[in-house]
Amino acid sequence: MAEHQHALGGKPLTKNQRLVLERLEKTEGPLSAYSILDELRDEGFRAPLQVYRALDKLVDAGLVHRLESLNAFVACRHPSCHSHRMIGFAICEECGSVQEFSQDRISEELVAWARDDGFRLKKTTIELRGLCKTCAEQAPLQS
Amino acid sequence: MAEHQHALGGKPLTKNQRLVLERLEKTEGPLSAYSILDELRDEGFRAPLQVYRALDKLVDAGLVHRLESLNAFVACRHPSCHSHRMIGFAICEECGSVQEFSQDRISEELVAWARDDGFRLKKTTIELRGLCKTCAEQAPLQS
DNA sequence: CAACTGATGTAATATCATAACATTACATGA
DNA sequence: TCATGTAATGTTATGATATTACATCAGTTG
Repeated sequence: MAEHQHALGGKPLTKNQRLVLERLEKTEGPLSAYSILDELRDEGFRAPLQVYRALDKLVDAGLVHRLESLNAFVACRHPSCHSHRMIGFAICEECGSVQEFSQDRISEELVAWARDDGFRLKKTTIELRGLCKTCAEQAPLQS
Repeated sequence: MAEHQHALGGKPLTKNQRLVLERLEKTEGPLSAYSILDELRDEGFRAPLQVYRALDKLVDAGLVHRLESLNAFVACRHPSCHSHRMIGFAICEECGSVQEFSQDRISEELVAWARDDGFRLKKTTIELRGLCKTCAEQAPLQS
Protein backbone atom coordinates (compact mmCIF):
# COMPACT_ATOMS: atom_id res chain seq x y z
CA MET A 1 0.00 0.00 0.00
CA ALA A 2 1.62 3.20 -1.21
CA GLU A 3 2.42 6.11 1.01
CA HIS A 4 0.54 9.34 0.52
CA GLN A 5 2.50 12.44 -0.08
CA HIS A 6 -0.68 14.12 -1.20
CA ALA A 7 -0.85 17.74 -0.28
CA LEU A 8 -3.51 20.33 -0.04
CA GLY A 9 -2.48 23.80 -1.10
CA GLY A 10 1.12 23.17 -0.08
CA LYS A 11 0.16 21.82 3.34
CA PRO A 12 0.20 18.13 4.16
CA LEU A 13 -3.10 16.44 4.82
CA THR A 14 -4.40 16.40 8.35
CA LYS A 15 -5.07 13.12 10.08
CA ASN A 16 -8.78 13.09 9.30
CA GLN A 17 -8.25 14.10 5.71
CA ARG A 18 -5.72 11.33 5.29
CA LEU A 19 -8.00 8.71 6.81
CA VAL A 20 -10.92 9.71 4.59
CA LEU A 21 -8.80 9.81 1.46
CA GLU A 22 -7.22 6.43 2.17
CA ARG A 23 -10.62 4.91 2.74
CA LEU A 24 -11.83 6.20 -0.60
CA GLU A 25 -8.70 5.07 -2.39
CA LYS A 26 -9.05 1.56 -1.02
CA THR A 27 -12.58 1.36 -2.32
CA GLU A 28 -13.49 0.54 -5.90
CA GLY A 29 -16.74 2.46 -6.16
CA PRO A 30 -18.25 5.57 -4.63
CA LEU A 31 -18.95 5.86 -0.90
CA SER A 32 -21.48 8.02 0.88
CA ALA A 33 -20.27 10.25 3.69
CA TYR A 34 -22.09 8.04 6.17
CA SER A 35 -20.48 4.86 4.86
CA ILE A 36 -17.12 6.49 5.30
CA LEU A 37 -18.11 7.46 8.82
CA ASP A 38 -19.08 3.88 9.63
CA GLU A 39 -15.83 2.54 8.27
CA LEU A 40 -13.80 4.99 10.28
CA ARG A 41 -15.46 4.38 13.64
CA ASP A 42 -12.51 2.25 14.62
CA GLU A 43 -10.17 5.13 13.91
CA GLY A 44 -12.12 7.31 16.31
CA PHE A 45 -14.63 8.98 14.02
CA ARG A 46 -17.88 9.71 15.83
CA ALA A 47 -19.81 12.32 13.87
CA PRO A 48 -20.71 13.13 10.25
CA LEU A 49 -19.03 16.48 10.45
CA GLN A 50 -15.64 14.91 10.77
CA VAL A 51 -16.19 13.28 7.41
CA TYR A 52 -17.81 16.25 5.72
CA ARG A 53 -15.04 18.61 6.82
CA ALA A 54 -12.39 16.34 5.42
CA LEU A 55 -14.35 15.80 2.21
CA ASP A 56 -14.75 19.54 1.67
CA LYS A 57 -11.02 20.07 1.67
CA LEU A 58 -10.28 17.00 -0.40
CA VAL A 59 -12.84 18.00 -3.01
CA ASP A 60 -11.45 21.54 -3.13
CA ALA A 61 -8.01 20.09 -3.69
CA GLY A 62 -9.27 17.85 -6.49
CA LEU A 63 -8.22 14.67 -4.68
CA VAL A 64 -11.82 13.55 -4.32
CA HIS A 65 -14.84 14.04 -6.55
CA ARG A 66 -18.41 14.40 -5.46
CA LEU A 67 -21.00 12.58 -7.55
CA GLU A 68 -24.05 14.80 -7.39
CA SER A 69 -26.45 12.24 -8.75
CA LEU A 70 -25.48 9.72 -6.06
CA ASN A 71 -24.69 11.98 -3.12
CA ALA A 72 -21.47 10.06 -2.87
CA PHE A 73 -17.73 10.48 -3.25
CA VAL A 74 -14.86 8.82 -5.11
CA ALA A 75 -11.12 9.26 -4.95
CA CYS A 76 -9.75 10.88 -8.09
CA ARG A 77 -8.26 8.21 -10.33
CA HIS A 78 -6.37 10.53 -12.63
CA PRO A 79 -2.88 9.59 -11.51
CA SER A 80 -1.03 12.57 -10.08
CA CYS A 81 -3.20 14.90 -12.10
CA HIS A 82 -5.49 16.58 -9.66
CA SER A 83 -5.92 19.58 -11.82
CA HIS A 84 -9.30 21.08 -12.15
CA ARG A 85 -9.82 19.94 -15.70
CA MET A 86 -13.39 19.55 -16.66
CA ILE A 87 -14.24 15.98 -16.01
CA GLY A 88 -17.14 13.62 -16.47
CA PHE A 89 -18.22 10.42 -14.78
CA ALA A 90 -19.89 7.35 -16.21
CA ILE A 91 -21.75 5.50 -13.48
CA CYS A 92 -22.86 1.93 -13.99
CA GLU A 93 -26.30 1.32 -12.52
CA GLU A 94 -25.66 -2.40 -12.41
CA CYS A 95 -22.31 -2.81 -10.68
CA GLY A 96 -21.84 0.70 -9.29
CA SER A 97 -18.49 1.26 -10.97
CA VAL A 98 -17.50 4.79 -11.86
CA GLN A 99 -15.23 5.79 -14.72
CA GLU A 100 -13.75 9.23 -15.07
CA PHE A 101 -13.43 10.68 -18.50
CA SER A 102 -12.31 13.95 -19.95
CA GLN A 103 -13.03 15.04 -23.48
CA ASP A 104 -11.53 18.32 -24.51
CA ARG A 105 -14.13 18.88 -27.18
CA ILE A 106 -16.92 18.65 -24.65
CA SER A 107 -15.18 21.11 -22.36
CA GLU A 108 -14.65 23.45 -25.26
CA GLU A 109 -18.27 23.30 -26.28
CA LEU A 110 -19.44 24.02 -22.77
CA VAL A 111 -17.02 26.89 -22.34
CA ALA A 112 -18.08 28.26 -25.71
CA TRP A 113 -21.74 28.04 -24.78
CA ALA A 114 -21.04 29.90 -21.55
CA ARG A 115 -19.02 32.57 -23.34
CA ASP A 116 -21.72 33.14 -25.92
CA ASP A 117 -24.35 33.35 -23.25
CA GLY A 118 -22.47 35.59 -20.86
CA PHE A 119 -22.54 32.90 -18.20
CA ARG A 120 -19.50 33.03 -15.92
CA LEU A 121 -18.73 29.35 -15.50
CA LYS A 122 -17.31 28.17 -12.18
CA LYS A 123 -17.93 24.46 -12.12
CA THR A 124 -19.42 21.76 -14.30
CA THR A 125 -21.10 18.52 -13.42
CA ILE A 126 -21.27 15.84 -16.09
CA GLU A 127 -22.59 12.47 -15.01
CA LEU A 128 -23.69 9.65 -17.29
CA ARG A 129 -25.88 6.82 -16.07
CA GLY A 130 -26.15 3.49 -17.77
CA LEU A 131 -24.35 0.18 -18.02
CA CYS A 132 -20.60 -0.20 -18.18
CA LYS A 133 -19.12 -2.30 -20.96
CA THR A 134 -18.93 -5.43 -18.82
CA CYS A 135 -22.48 -5.23 -17.52
CA ALA A 136 -23.87 -4.24 -20.91
CA GLU A 137 -22.40 -7.36 -22.48
CA GLN A 138 -24.13 -9.56 -19.94
CA ALA A 139 -27.42 -7.72 -20.10
CA PRO A 140 -30.21 -8.58 -22.55
CA LEU A 141 -29.50 -6.92 -25.84
CA GLN A 142 -30.74 -3.49 -26.81
CA SER A 143 -34.19 -3.13 -25.33
CA MET B 1 -52.89 31.85 -16.99
CA ALA B 2 -52.97 29.17 -19.65
CA GLU B 3 -54.84 25.94 -19.30
CA HIS B 4 -52.89 22.73 -19.06
CA GLN B 5 -53.60 20.08 -21.53
CA HIS B 6 -50.38 18.41 -20.57
CA ALA B 7 -50.56 14.70 -20.71
CA LEU B 8 -48.57 11.84 -19.38
CA GLY B 9 -48.26 8.87 -21.66
CA GLY B 10 -51.62 9.61 -23.25
CA LYS B 11 -53.37 9.96 -19.90
CA PRO B 12 -54.31 13.33 -18.45
CA LEU B 13 -52.52 14.47 -15.33
CA THR B 14 -53.97 13.49 -11.99
CA LYS B 15 -54.98 16.16 -9.54
CA ASN B 16 -51.77 15.98 -7.54
CA GLN B 17 -49.62 15.95 -10.64
CA ARG B 18 -51.44 19.00 -11.97
CA LEU B 19 -51.06 20.90 -8.71
CA VAL B 20 -47.35 20.18 -8.50
CA LEU B 21 -46.73 21.08 -12.14
CA GLU B 22 -48.68 24.32 -11.89
CA ARG B 23 -46.74 25.30 -8.80
CA LEU B 24 -43.45 24.73 -10.59
CA GLU B 25 -44.60 26.59 -13.68
CA LYS B 26 -45.60 29.62 -11.63
CA THR B 27 -42.17 29.74 -10.06
CA GLU B 28 -39.15 31.29 -11.70
CA GLY B 29 -36.44 29.17 -10.12
CA PRO B 30 -36.10 25.64 -8.83
CA LEU B 31 -38.11 24.38 -5.87
CA SER B 32 -37.30 21.59 -3.45
CA ALA B 33 -39.89 18.88 -2.90
CA TYR B 34 -40.48 20.20 0.59
CA SER B 35 -41.04 23.77 -0.62
CA ILE B 36 -43.64 22.44 -3.01
CA LEU B 37 -45.23 20.54 -0.15
CA ASP B 38 -45.40 23.68 1.97
CA GLU B 39 -46.96 25.66 -0.85
CA LEU B 40 -49.58 23.02 -1.45
CA ARG B 41 -50.72 22.60 2.16
CA ASP B 42 -53.74 24.73 1.35
CA GLU B 43 -54.69 22.39 -1.45
CA GLY B 44 -54.69 19.49 0.98
CA PHE B 45 -51.15 18.17 0.71
CA ARG B 46 -49.94 16.69 3.98
CA ALA B 47 -46.95 14.43 3.30
CA PRO B 48 -43.76 14.44 1.21
CA LEU B 49 -44.79 11.33 -0.62
CA GLN B 50 -47.64 13.12 -2.31
CA VAL B 51 -45.11 15.47 -3.85
CA TYR B 52 -42.49 12.87 -4.67
CA ARG B 53 -45.00 10.61 -6.38
CA ALA B 54 -46.21 13.41 -8.59
CA LEU B 55 -42.65 14.52 -9.33
CA ASP B 56 -41.63 11.01 -10.37
CA LYS B 57 -44.29 10.88 -13.04
CA LEU B 58 -43.72 14.42 -14.21
CA VAL B 59 -39.99 13.85 -14.51
CA ASP B 60 -40.57 10.60 -16.42
CA ALA B 61 -42.81 12.49 -18.79
CA GLY B 62 -40.22 15.22 -19.31
CA LEU B 63 -42.49 17.94 -17.97
CA VAL B 64 -40.24 18.57 -15.00
CA HIS B 65 -36.49 18.32 -14.60
CA ARG B 66 -34.60 17.33 -11.51
CA LEU B 67 -31.46 19.31 -10.74
CA GLU B 68 -29.14 16.81 -9.11
CA SER B 69 -26.72 19.35 -7.76
CA LEU B 70 -29.49 21.22 -5.95
CA ASN B 71 -31.84 18.40 -5.04
CA ALA B 72 -34.55 20.52 -6.55
CA PHE B 73 -36.96 20.62 -9.47
CA VAL B 74 -37.93 22.98 -12.28
CA ALA B 75 -40.70 22.93 -14.84
CA CYS B 76 -39.41 22.27 -18.35
CA ARG B 77 -39.17 25.57 -20.23
CA HIS B 78 -38.75 24.09 -23.66
CA PRO B 79 -42.08 25.14 -25.07
CA SER B 80 -44.17 22.16 -26.06
CA CYS B 81 -41.04 20.11 -26.58
CA HIS B 82 -40.88 17.65 -23.76
CA SER B 83 -38.79 15.27 -25.72
CA HIS B 84 -35.98 13.51 -24.02
CA ARG B 85 -33.27 15.40 -25.83
CA MET B 86 -30.07 15.65 -23.93
CA ILE B 87 -30.24 18.83 -22.01
CA GLY B 88 -28.05 20.91 -19.76
CA PHE B 89 -28.72 23.45 -17.06
CA ALA B 90 -26.84 26.59 -16.14
CA ILE B 91 -27.52 27.50 -12.54
CA CYS B 92 -26.72 30.96 -11.22
CA GLU B 93 -25.27 30.81 -7.73
CA GLU B 94 -26.17 34.44 -7.14
CA CYS B 95 -29.82 34.74 -8.12
CA GLY B 96 -30.77 31.08 -8.38
CA SER B 97 -32.02 31.29 -11.94
CA VAL B 98 -31.78 28.24 -14.13
CA GLN B 99 -31.38 28.20 -17.89
CA GLU B 100 -31.90 25.13 -19.99
CA PHE B 101 -29.64 24.61 -22.96
CA SER B 102 -29.15 21.95 -25.53
CA GLN B 103 -26.11 21.70 -27.75
CA ASP B 104 -26.17 18.96 -30.29
CA ARG B 105 -22.43 18.82 -30.51
CA ILE B 106 -22.14 18.12 -26.80
CA SER B 107 -24.71 15.36 -27.02
CA GLU B 108 -22.89 13.89 -29.98
CA GLU B 109 -19.58 13.93 -28.19
CA LEU B 110 -21.03 12.22 -25.15
CA VAL B 111 -22.79 9.61 -27.21
CA ALA B 112 -19.59 9.03 -29.16
CA TRP B 113 -17.59 8.65 -25.97
CA ALA B 114 -20.10 6.11 -24.68
CA ARG B 115 -20.08 4.17 -27.95
CA ASP B 116 -16.29 4.04 -28.06
CA ASP B 117 -16.17 2.90 -24.48
CA GLY B 118 -18.92 0.31 -24.70
CA PHE B 119 -20.96 2.22 -22.13
CA ARG B 120 -24.72 1.83 -22.67
CA LEU B 121 -25.95 5.33 -21.97
CA LYS B 122 -29.35 5.78 -20.36
CA LYS B 123 -29.33 9.27 -18.96
CA THR B 124 -27.05 12.27 -18.77
CA THR B 125 -26.76 15.00 -16.21
CA ILE B 126 -25.10 18.25 -17.26
CA GLU B 127 -25.21 21.08 -14.77
CA LEU B 128 -23.13 24.24 -14.90
CA ARG B 129 -22.66 26.43 -11.85
CA GLY B 130 -21.60 30.03 -11.99
CA LEU B 131 -23.07 33.48 -12.55
CA CYS B 132 -25.71 34.28 -15.11
CA LYS B 133 -25.08 37.15 -17.49
CA THR B 134 -26.98 39.67 -15.37
CA CYS B 135 -25.27 38.77 -12.11
CA ALA B 136 -21.86 38.49 -13.75
CA GLU B 137 -22.16 42.05 -15.04
CA GLN B 138 -22.82 43.37 -11.56
CA ALA B 139 -20.14 41.30 -9.90
CA PRO B 140 -16.54 42.43 -9.45
CA LEU B 141 -14.64 41.68 -12.60
CA GLN B 142 -12.79 38.46 -13.25
CA SER B 143 -11.28 37.35 -9.96
C1' DC C 1 2.04 34.02 28.99
C1' DA C 2 -1.78 36.03 26.08
C1' DA C 3 -3.86 36.08 21.91
C1' DC C 4 -4.70 34.07 17.72
C1' DT C 5 -5.47 30.39 14.34
C1' DG C 6 -6.76 26.10 12.46
C1' DA C 7 -8.19 21.53 13.40
C1' DT C 8 -11.21 18.63 16.13
C1' DG C 9 -14.93 16.91 18.93
C1' DT C 10 -19.90 16.72 20.10
C1' DA C 11 -24.82 17.45 20.20
C1' DA C 12 -28.61 18.91 18.08
C1' DT C 13 -31.17 19.85 14.19
C1' DA C 14 -32.36 20.70 9.34
C1' DT C 15 -33.21 18.82 4.89
C1' DC C 16 -34.11 15.26 1.47
C1' DA C 17 -36.29 10.74 0.35
C1' DT C 18 -38.57 6.20 0.85
C1' DA C 19 -40.91 1.99 3.12
C1' DA C 20 -44.96 0.02 4.58
C1' DC C 21 -49.51 -0.15 4.88
C1' DA C 22 -54.46 1.64 4.85
C1' DT C 23 -58.01 3.78 2.16
C1' DT C 24 -60.55 5.69 -1.71
C1' DA C 25 -62.15 6.27 -6.55
C1' DC C 26 -63.39 4.33 -10.37
C1' DA C 27 -63.70 1.09 -14.36
C1' DT C 28 -65.23 -3.34 -15.97
C1' DG C 29 -67.63 -7.34 -16.44
C1' DA C 30 -70.33 -11.34 -14.13
C1' DT D 1 -76.16 -4.41 -8.69
C1' DC D 2 -72.16 -5.65 -6.84
C1' DA D 3 -67.75 -8.22 -6.80
C1' DT D 4 -63.29 -7.46 -8.22
C1' DG D 5 -59.13 -5.30 -9.92
C1' DT D 6 -56.21 -1.47 -10.26
C1' DA D 7 -54.40 3.10 -9.97
C1' DA D 8 -54.17 6.94 -7.12
C1' DT D 9 -54.11 8.78 -2.72
C1' DG D 10 -53.53 9.31 2.31
C1' DT D 11 -50.82 8.56 6.61
C1' DT D 12 -47.23 7.29 9.77
C1' DA D 13 -42.88 6.25 10.54
C1' DT D 14 -38.26 6.02 9.41
C1' DG D 15 -34.00 6.27 6.79
C1' DA D 16 -30.39 9.02 4.54
C1' DT D 17 -27.88 13.21 3.74
C1' DA D 18 -25.99 17.64 5.45
C1' DT D 19 -25.29 21.75 8.42
C1' DT D 20 -25.42 24.94 12.65
C1' DA D 21 -23.67 26.07 16.87
C1' DC D 22 -20.63 25.73 20.25
C1' DA D 23 -16.80 23.67 23.09
C1' DT D 24 -12.04 22.09 23.14
C1' DC D 25 -7.33 21.29 21.85
C1' DA D 26 -2.73 22.07 19.63
C1' DG D 27 0.55 24.86 17.73
C1' DT D 28 2.33 29.63 16.62
C1' DT D 29 3.46 34.16 17.28
C1' DG D 30 3.37 38.68 19.62
